[in-house]
Amino acid sequence: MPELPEVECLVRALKKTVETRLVTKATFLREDLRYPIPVQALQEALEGEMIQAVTRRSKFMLWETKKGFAVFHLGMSGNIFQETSPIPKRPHTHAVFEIAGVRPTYLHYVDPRRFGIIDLCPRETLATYRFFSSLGPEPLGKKDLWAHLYEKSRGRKVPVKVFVMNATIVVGVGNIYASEALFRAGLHPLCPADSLSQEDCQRLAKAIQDTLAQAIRAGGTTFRDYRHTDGTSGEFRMQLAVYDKEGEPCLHCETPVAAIRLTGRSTFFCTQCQPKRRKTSSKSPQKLRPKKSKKRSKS
DNA sequence: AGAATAACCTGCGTGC
DNA sequence: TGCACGCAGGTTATTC
Repeated sequence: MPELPEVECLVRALKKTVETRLVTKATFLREDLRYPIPVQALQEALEGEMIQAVTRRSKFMLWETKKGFAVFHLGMSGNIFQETSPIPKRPHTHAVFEIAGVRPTYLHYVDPRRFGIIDLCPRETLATYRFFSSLGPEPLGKKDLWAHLYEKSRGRKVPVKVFVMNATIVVGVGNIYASEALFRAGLHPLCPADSLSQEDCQRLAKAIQDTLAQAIRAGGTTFRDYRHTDGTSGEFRMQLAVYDKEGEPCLHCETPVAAIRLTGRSTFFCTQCQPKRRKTSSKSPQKLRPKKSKKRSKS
């Protein structure tokens, strides 16, 4: 579930739940996910401590106490659910955090594939922290993102889709939003990064920022899920133009959406709106038409 | 150095 | 109904 918008929504929700509140207990049901979990150190940093702030860096969520930062990554399949009981109700619940309150809240960290990360970053080492030290800038609020993209793309032959998904270039652009942003920018996913003009980078930067901001406004998908007792995703859907729409008509020109694989990842685009070689001032898609209700049955 | 590939895991849908 | 297979929203490690 988690790309940047979903993590951002989770962070905003947890701000309300845990910020300025006390962690009374941190329970770990296993000692490793993608990496070993520093259980002792985390309990030391969290139990009996107040969460001063819940923040996000890239797709990581941080809980700050006076002792350091508890760091969470949800990997591909992770989520955090708010419960009223500490008893795990879902398979693959790996950690439970008890948050003090009139009625305590229990945050359940669940991650079936265990690609996630739970770690502790000591306060004084945040600057050199292993997971953060090589990250590119946050796309939202980055003033001249386009210039950054232009500069970083010089001499890089990789397809632009691979380029924008590279977290050392810019963080937070996952597989879904990469396809979506390229569609909005009118750029073919295979277009070599260093062939982008300044104008291309301007459209690309705006497309990335608009797409992510809009997805955040839409509430993402992940945190909505925690309301569903059965854990299914329910009706909430992101407003996607091309992702997972192979064969469906493009929202602009009705050409069937094409699908290819790029470094093992599904990639969707419109051959018409995202031509391999664009004419100099071809009009590119800027705004989406309202989405028609879609009734794909998934029985 | 940049670029491509493998690896980490479980669950689910599909096709035979 | 069962089973093999491919694929899934991410990131790092390894190899070329």
